[in-house]
Amino acid sequence: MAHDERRLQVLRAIVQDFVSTNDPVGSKALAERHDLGVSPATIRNDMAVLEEQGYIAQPHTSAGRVPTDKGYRLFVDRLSAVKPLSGAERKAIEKFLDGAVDLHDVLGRTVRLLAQLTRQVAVVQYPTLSRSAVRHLEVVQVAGSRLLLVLITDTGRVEQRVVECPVDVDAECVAELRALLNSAFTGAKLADAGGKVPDLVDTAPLHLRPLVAAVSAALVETLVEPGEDRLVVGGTANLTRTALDLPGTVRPILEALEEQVVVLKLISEVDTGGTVVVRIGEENAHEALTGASVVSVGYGSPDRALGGLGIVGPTRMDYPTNMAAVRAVARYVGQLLAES
Amino acid sequence: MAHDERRLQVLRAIVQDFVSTNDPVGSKALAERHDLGVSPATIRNDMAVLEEQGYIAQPHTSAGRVPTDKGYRLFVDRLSAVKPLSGAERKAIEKFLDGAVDLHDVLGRTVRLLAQLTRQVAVVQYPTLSRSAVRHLEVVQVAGSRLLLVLITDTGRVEQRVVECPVDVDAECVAELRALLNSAFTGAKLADAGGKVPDLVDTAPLHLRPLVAAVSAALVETLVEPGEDRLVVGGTANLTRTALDLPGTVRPILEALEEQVVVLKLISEVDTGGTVVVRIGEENAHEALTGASVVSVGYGSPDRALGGLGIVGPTRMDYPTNMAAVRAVARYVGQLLAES
DNA sequence: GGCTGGCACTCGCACGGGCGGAGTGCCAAA
DNA sequence: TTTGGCACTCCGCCCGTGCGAGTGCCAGCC
Repeated sequence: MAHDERRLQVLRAIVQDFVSTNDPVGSKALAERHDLGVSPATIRNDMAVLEEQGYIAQPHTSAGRVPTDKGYRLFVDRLSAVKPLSGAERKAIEKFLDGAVDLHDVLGRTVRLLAQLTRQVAVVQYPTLSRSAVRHLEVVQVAGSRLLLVLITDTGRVEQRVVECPVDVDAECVAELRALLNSAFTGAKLADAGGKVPDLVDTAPLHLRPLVAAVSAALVETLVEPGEDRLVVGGTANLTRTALDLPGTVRPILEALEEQVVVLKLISEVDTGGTVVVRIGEENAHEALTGASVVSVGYGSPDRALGGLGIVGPTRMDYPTNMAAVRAVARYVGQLLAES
Repeated sequence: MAHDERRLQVLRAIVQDFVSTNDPVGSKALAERHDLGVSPATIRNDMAVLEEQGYIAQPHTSAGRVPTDKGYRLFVDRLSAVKPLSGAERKAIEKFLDGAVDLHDVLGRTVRLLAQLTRQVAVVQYPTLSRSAVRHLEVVQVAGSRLLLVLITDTGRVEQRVVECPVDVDAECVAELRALLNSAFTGAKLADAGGKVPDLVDTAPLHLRPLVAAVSAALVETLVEPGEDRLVVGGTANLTRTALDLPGTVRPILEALEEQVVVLKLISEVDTGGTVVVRIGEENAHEALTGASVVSVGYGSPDRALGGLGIVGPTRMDYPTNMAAVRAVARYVGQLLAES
């Protein structure tokens, strides 16, 4: 029916107006600002239906209407065209990210860029270890029985770990150990590392076995340990810009970011290649993020997911623009890291 | 004079009451809560003097008094006894920090601990590179002419950097290069590294010279580059607890933290060995931190400063307790890092 | 049947006056 | 120099009012 179509237009208009003004929007204002070709009265009827269906709500009787989570959902799924970035923005992305000297730097720039572009809180996950491969393993002696194991992945990520050995070791042993580890692990996916350990221990020269066992164990441990997935957060100041809404909404979000639960969300959705995922309000499992939306996407080259990145902001955000920004940044970062 | 003495008592009482209640404090309440042995009227006279001297102020006529920055300063300098930590707190520190597996982990735990202990925003600086010594240098080939230089310091800090070489290199060259670099730099203070470079280049085998030059340049560059000093921030959620005061005070602080100007403050004060430094309100150079106080201290072993750590909070904070916490944590972290 | 204009109704909010209370400053007396 | 008393000031709160925005409904129109 033509009516359904128009009702959706109305919903779209409501979302757009509300996002830009932050005021509940009424029928009259709608009729004025958008040429829907019908009178306020008609819009009122449509709004009544939309409210009944749960897409919009009024904060209190005789105020304008506000989109519900369900309303935003429909908007994102069916009513919004992804807004292409301006040329200037593309340039800015490029300019901002080029010239990064290492992984830390890349991710730091990324998070700042994303925060600036979307004016929201940005979150970038380090490339997951389990999806990475070993580029090099380094063993450095710290003290008699204490070794420092340094893992360098093909994504440029560097992890370190102190290993306590059962016995004292000398420099020669360290060298042997290093060679052994590298020949065994270099090039291997870290996800497969666990499987290789027993074999490696068995075939190692007898005097090295305890060492190999201890170091390998440490290596595997870094993988499974919670917190193996590091996170960079930026743009938290943007939360306050938003938070005129309800005081007391900033707190839980900051807490959630610090506890890094957001990253779990990101990870669990990253497998989808290149599709931007939007979680709106109540759709977020964690209750601290009720009232917030998360826009996230995986980054990496097409054949190889590396990690996730995204933004966190109020449900009342400019989805089309932000989704475009998140996607564009992810693409660029993916390329950049694939090169190195 | 006995009067001066009592006036200071009054100031102390005002600070204490105001910190705990967040309400301007009046003469009557003071007389009740602290046994100063005089009547409210007398206290009023003292308060008039204190106000004239600039130690306290009234938000508006006929409200109670509030300490000024100058008042807090006097309180911190002369009126507060450092409050020793409870046994439970000491235990907590120990428990919290033990079991850290690497530097990243140590500093992450430290910042959480400090934030939790003081209920303020905590800031921890990575051990400065320039004060560290080289434990090991690793060179890994990434592509034909592209090398990854990994620096491991004696504080456990690991830095990486991609180096573009003027020419393609083979595996053998890389091995030679690595040996050369390590024999030259291992054990050396990074601050001295710059001076060693020319000599190293001159004495290197001819075919390695361009490589050595490029890599050394990259190494030196990591030192001088702004941002060589990394920062961990935690407990930002605590800002909101405080911010009932004035909305609009949170924003600039978050921004300052992200721009890492705070770290500059920390660094510039770290040289003093073990003394806790307090910057109150306007004393902070950066205008975003007007209205906030910074409590900071250097950490490291007695003979060797490593970096700084501290907290940022409202001027209205519990200085004695927080100073004690900052100091205790710094001591413990210093020990911990000295060991490894 | 759906759209439109008109109209009465409902609230929230901003404005303003009145009140109470906390706190001060000053003064005179001990 | 301290103290109790007292008048004064001013903030914050409560409440009543008026206004305006927005709605829902209804009767008429296309």
